[in-house]
Amino acid sequence: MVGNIEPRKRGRQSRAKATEDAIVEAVARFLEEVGLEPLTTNKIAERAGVSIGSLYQYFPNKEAILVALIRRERSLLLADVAMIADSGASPQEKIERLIGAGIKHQFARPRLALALEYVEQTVNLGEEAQDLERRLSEAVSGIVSLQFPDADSHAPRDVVAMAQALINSSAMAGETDLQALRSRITKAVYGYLG
Amino acid sequence: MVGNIEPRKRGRQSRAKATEDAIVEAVARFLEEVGLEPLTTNKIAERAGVSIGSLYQYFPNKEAILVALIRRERSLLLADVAMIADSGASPQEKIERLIGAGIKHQFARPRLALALEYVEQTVNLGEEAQDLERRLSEAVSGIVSLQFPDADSHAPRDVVAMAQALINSSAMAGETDLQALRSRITKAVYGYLG
Amino acid sequence: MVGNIEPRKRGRQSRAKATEDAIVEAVARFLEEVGLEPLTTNKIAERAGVSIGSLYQYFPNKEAILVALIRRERSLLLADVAMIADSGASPQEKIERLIGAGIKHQFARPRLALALEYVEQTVNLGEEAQDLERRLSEAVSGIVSLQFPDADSHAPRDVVAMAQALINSSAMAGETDLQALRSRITKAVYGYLG
Amino acid sequence: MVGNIEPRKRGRQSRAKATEDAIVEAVARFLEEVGLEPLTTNKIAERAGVSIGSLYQYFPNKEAILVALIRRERSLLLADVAMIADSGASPQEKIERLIGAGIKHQFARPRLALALEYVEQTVNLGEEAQDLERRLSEAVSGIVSLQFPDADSHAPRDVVAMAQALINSSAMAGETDLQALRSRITKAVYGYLG
DNA sequence: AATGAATGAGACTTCATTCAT
DNA sequence: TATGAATGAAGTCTCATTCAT
Repeated sequence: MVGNIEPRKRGRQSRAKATEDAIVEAVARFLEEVGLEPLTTNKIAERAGVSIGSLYQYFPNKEAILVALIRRERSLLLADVAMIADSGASPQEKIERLIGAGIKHQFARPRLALALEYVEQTVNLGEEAQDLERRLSEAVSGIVSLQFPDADSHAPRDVVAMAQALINSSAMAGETDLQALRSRITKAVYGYLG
Repeated sequence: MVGNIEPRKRGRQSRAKATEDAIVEAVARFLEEVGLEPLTTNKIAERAGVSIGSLYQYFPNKEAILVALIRRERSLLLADVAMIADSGASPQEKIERLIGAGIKHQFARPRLALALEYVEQTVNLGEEAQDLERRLSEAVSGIVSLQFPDADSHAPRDVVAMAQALINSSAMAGETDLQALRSRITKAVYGYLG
Repeated sequence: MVGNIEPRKRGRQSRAKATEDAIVEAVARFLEEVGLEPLTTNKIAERAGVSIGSLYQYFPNKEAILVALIRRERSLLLADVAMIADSGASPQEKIERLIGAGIKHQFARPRLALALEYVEQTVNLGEEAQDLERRLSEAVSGIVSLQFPDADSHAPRDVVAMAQALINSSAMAGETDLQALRSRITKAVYGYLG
Repeated sequence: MVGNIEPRKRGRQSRAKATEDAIVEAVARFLEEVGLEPLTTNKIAERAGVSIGSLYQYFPNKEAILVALIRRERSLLLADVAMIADSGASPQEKIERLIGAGIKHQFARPRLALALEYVEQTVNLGEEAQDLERRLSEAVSGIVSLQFPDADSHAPRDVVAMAQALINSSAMAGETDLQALRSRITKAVYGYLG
């Protein structure tokens, strides 16, 4: 998997944007329902209700579609996190909301989140997605250091990794009690940071 | 990838066992050095110093080789964990040693550990590997409940997930200070459990 | 590549003619700068500043565009040749001018000339282009037989082939001294005919 | 068309060599009977009586097969030319034999020769084929300069181009009288050189 | 048992052409 | 009449697996 990654048509028309979205969403559903390995461009096109030729008019290759999906998911999460960071809430309140945002995001489509976690390591993310990643991690760092200014430098990364792992394992085990999950994560995070 | 999963030759002949091991180890090295996606049976055979025909005399298909590798890795970890569980150490001491075992295991070949984490979700593990998984989780549960008898029922799974996540993210970030890592994990685990 | 070959609009409307010319010239430039293999109808349209839909309103298929280009080039050459034939010059003078016309024509756009040489063999030329070819070869035959009435019947074809080959190989080798080339061709032609 | 060009298996077994030859000869026949544009790797494999997979075990891509064919044809010609150069014949005799070799070679499979002429310009020939080309042109230069030490520096290239063009145009026109062709070429060559 | 040449389904991708707007 | 999004047949190439030796 190498090569160009940028979408081919910058959404000039809303129709084009709709098709692009349909393709990305088709991949999301496929990853949720089937998995990464059986994902083929022909199946993506079929699910998106688009011909294979159209698909390649919007994306230069399979990898680029996955990157677009990652970008979409990261943007959604970043929007929530940024809003939390910019809110007037107390540091502690911000951390709690951050945990909530993580749960909401990963629990919405747990199998998708899991699949993308692997894809992110495999794929060349490209400028834009890497930038999202960076901004996300900066936002988290900012929030953590408000409440725990003396925390270990690894703390933000550790906290994110832990929370992700707990949410994943919970979601995969089929849990549904999000309040219980939230309180376990909170305990772990404060235990680690405090 | 479906179908039979058991190695074809279970003979005690050491020659056969050596070849089987060579094949499994070839996969391990390939996953470490290159990755999952470019892994092909022909490359495995080449690395193992075996013809592709021979490879298929030892394993019925590609998946079976991956499962054998998972089994090998799990067995190694289980041996350590069982020894800890059966030792006369104090509950607290056991937990600390458990963390140490996890670090040792995952840090020995971090990229391999990461790749297998994904493979385990993708692949049909088969009787034997699932059994190892079960025994591993029981051993951990046993140790945790010694020290924290009232812990949440999700606690053992959560603790394992957290520790794995912290080790992974540390290893992937290229950290080398294992003592520092150990103390961060300990804080997180006790914070969560305590 | 089969089927209809005539341009679709033969109207005298200058707008239409201008578009048609733009398309044909776009192909010429592409063949010169890039080559035959990467030539696609979409790239032609883009270079011509025309939508792909419009392109297909002027030409029924890709082949027809190439044929139109061949026709254009042949017409240009034929005009020169006819003028030479109809001039009052001496037979020898006519032959010399013929060589000059060949050099001028092929050296103007050598890579284009070379590419079209191949295309002419590949493509169904159609009535009109075949007719041009015929008139061209008749004109050359006429001129040759003035000076060498007893020449071999293959002579005109041979002379054209030789001259083309010498010009091509010279142009492709990057020569720029057209006088030197002209005298080599003259020697070859008279050597052959004399 | 880019990338590796070397055959994948250096003829260890004679069976392997036979398969490689079958593939190359299949391309030769296809070029003669059908042409370059409709040439596909699947059709090559079919004609060679080999699966598409096998074809790609012998050659890394389509281009490499064409290069192998060029190499084969060039080697055959070079062998003849080298033998002439090394013979004890008189300079004039050598030139005549050279013309004979060219006719024999190009007339044996005229459509193939023509197709390869185009392919040679399109394709990355690679070390070995370029080397053959070089040795061929040196051998011809050597022979020409024996008889005409003061000839123009372009003479050898021009002579080859002329002879090729005359043979081609003759063969394509369906001539069969090789003696007549030979004498026309001889006249042209000596006319040019003398 | 071992070898490695052979197989062929199927993946990714291109591009001439059509058609709704 | 112009546009350009959409189409899908077909091409190149890979790789898990089989089989003749």
